[in-house]
Amino acid sequence: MAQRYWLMKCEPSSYTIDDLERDGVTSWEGVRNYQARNFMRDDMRVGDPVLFYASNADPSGVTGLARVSRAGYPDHSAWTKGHDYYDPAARPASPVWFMVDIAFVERFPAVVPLETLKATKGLEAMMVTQKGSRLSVQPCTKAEYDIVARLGRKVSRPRTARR
DNA sequence: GCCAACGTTGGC
DNA sequence: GCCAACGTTGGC
Repeated sequence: MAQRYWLMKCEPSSYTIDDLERDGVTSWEGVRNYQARNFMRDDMRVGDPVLFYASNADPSGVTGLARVSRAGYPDHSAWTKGHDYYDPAARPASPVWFMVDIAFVERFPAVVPLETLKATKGLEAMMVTQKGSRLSVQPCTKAEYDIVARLGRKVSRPRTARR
């Protein structure tokens, strides 16, 4: 299947692009939404590019890039008693919830705020720019991904670096 | 911290 | 299967 592109949300209080840079790879456990689960279980492939989005942040926005490093597999935190993400319906034999691993690719010099995404031509149809969009794992197009990546890399360089 | 939008649960 | 109540998400 052709490579797909994704946006994954996370609150900075639980995980940030800096954490991912430090860790190199992380497992995306704890997603408890069926639509997001289905994307992780069925559609995400190793190598798929990911926009890393910080929600509930100041400002919220895309903080860097990642890549799927392991396709969907059971989220074992769901059947770990006492775990924050425990779900009594989940068993090793019927996992209910799935996760992927993602690997660090790039940390933007500055966050690309949601406000910027909303104001950028070509991103009008992006899920994250829609009002009330709460899906924490969502597909995007290559074109959208490329636009956001370009925005993230476009930083004001020190004047001395110009020539 | 507020609250609108959304998803899920459960009574009927 | 409807829909009110509830819990959660996430921008602001």
